Amino acid sequence: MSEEVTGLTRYGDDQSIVAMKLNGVAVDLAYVITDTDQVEPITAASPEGLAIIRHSCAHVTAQALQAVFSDAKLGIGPPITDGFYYDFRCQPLTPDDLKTIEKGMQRIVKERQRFVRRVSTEAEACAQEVNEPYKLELISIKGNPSETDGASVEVGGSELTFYDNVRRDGTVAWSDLCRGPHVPHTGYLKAFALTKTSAAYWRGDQANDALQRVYGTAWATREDLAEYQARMEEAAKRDHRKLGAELDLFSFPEELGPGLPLIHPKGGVIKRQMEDYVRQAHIDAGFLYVGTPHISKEGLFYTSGHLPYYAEMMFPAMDDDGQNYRLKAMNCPMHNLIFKSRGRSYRELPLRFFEFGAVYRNEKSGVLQGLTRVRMITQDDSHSYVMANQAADEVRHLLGFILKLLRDFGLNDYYLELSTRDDGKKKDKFIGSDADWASATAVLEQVAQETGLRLVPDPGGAAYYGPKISVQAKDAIGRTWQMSTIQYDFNQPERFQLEYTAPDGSHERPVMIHSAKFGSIERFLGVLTEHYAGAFPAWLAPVQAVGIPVADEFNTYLEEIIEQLKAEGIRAEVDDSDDRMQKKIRTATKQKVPFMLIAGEQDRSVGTVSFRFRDGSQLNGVPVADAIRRITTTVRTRDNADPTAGLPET
RNA sequence: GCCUCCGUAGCUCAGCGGCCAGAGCUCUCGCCUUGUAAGCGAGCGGUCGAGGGUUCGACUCCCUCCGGGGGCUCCA
Repeated sequence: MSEEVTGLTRYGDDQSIVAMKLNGVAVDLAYVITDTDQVEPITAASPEGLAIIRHSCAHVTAQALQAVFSDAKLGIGPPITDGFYYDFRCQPLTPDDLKTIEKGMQRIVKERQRFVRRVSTEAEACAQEVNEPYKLELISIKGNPSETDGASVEVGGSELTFYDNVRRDGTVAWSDLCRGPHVPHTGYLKAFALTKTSAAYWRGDQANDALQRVYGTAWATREDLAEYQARMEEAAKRDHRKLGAELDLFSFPEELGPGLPLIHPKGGVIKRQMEDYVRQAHIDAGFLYVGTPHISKEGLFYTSGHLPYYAEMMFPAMDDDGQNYRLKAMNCPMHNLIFKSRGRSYRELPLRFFEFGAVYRNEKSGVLQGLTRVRMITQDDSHSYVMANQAADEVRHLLGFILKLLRDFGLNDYYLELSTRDDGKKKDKFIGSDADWASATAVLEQVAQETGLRLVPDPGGAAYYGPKISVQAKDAIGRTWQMSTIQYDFNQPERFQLEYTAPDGSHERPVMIHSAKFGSIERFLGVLTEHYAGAFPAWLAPVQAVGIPVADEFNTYLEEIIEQLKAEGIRAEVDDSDDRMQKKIRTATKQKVPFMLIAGEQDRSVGTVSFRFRDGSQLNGVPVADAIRRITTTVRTRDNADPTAGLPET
């Protein structure tokens, strides 16, 4: 492997990659030279190494695609999580096309084409890319590519560079404008696959050309690739839309309309557990339970400022004899009216309102997705009205509340995001003074940092009325979902002229803290379904225990046991269908019922049951009282156990 | 909203320019009663997503719309 490049070759100023061997020390990918001239090995399995492999794969994909479709124009090809993509302007690609391109990639890998860096002048570069309009555009924006649109991968360095793919006979097979770095030669690309095609806009802007995006995955070893593919299969099995139908939790009938789910009785059990939990938790935490209508005169949303800022998101107005009404897309304006309904004293603050508010958002059809992106959202929505000097404590209190809730529901993989105003071009999307934004952001940032959790900045992601902390939780497919949020709002109290009387008799304006703990009951239910792969912990399971008689004559024996469980508040039933015992076990297992109690003559004669779990393990001859105690204890302690343990194979 | 792929029974899927469109599961009824993942039989169920076109003839080919999957963009 080291025959072609042995020395230390320094490329450029910030991306110094050399190949394989230095002073006889072998590593599996490359070295990078740091600012201090230290030489550090990059291994193929490291994040940097994988990015280099993936980006190199993107080049190989482009070379292979242009070999098939010679008129395809190149966009950009950056590495991404688990892989890479490359954008092209060309005809739509079929799965067969991808196979053909993959074969071409294998050929290029076999040729062991070297990646050779070549510094270019702008004039030379333009001459070379005369047939590549997007590359010409990149050359013209050299020096200030946006970090968010991926263009920096191609032209982000201080010099304009090309990477030539050079065959062993010295001829150049292909060439691409690129910042680098790359692997020494294509033979280092050992484990990759093209996964899907999609469409994307040039530089992420709808106003630009629509390009074909080819996605691929690439890894250091074939084993890593196989593991990734297995993970994707497991993720597909966990898809909440599939499990929702299989477990009879919820459905999306066409007659209702897109993004409008029906929660079935079994899904309703989980929903109710969530609601009961969060209602009681709010009451315990000093919140006052309130209720508000689903529609309102339109003017309310102009007062709040949601119109016109959120007009696109709200359903069109309903005209009632010249008076426009709107379905609400948020609850805060109505809570503000409750605050305003009488004079408020500083003694009442923090004043906290909470409700399950159903809000309606006219999401664009293309963004809807199962329960995780719907058009009616049930928010566990709260608003805390506080004095400015109470704000930090209130945010701390809310964040602690949220993190406990997530842990109680078994979600442990999450991080915080701090969404702030974008001080750049989109500044007009936000209202309020610079000073207010700065102090509000400082409060949130400080409290977020106190948690010690990873805090990711999200400039431009704030609500128009103030910054927010959101908790991002990961689902089984690795998507991160925005769930709980805490938003700091100094604008709506102003717009609604909210006031309280201070100790000295003056009228002061409160600060308002918006917060949703689950965020959306629907989305949280979807994410929970995937998190547990449908095998909900016993305290959430729609059916917690099933009695399975070996034959009909033991129905009565099991019914007595099940009645005792019901008396303890357990959701339990006897399967008294005409099916065989084996079929009943299969059914209960597929329905992911946590506990099965099986009994025949052997058990009845001595007052025991077979105690079977959904993972197939079981305890025989368990005294009835012990079985009941074990079930009630597990349910009452809200034991979440390991969500991945004991999943049935089929 | 945009790009792309898809749409046959409640679910998973066969099928073909030409007789009354099939299977398994589910559901209903009947029979059977067996100790750890599918007992047997019968029945119900589809203007093949909708509309239009091509054709002697369309579930099959073409167009439009609706719905869904995957992305882009956006968001709880």
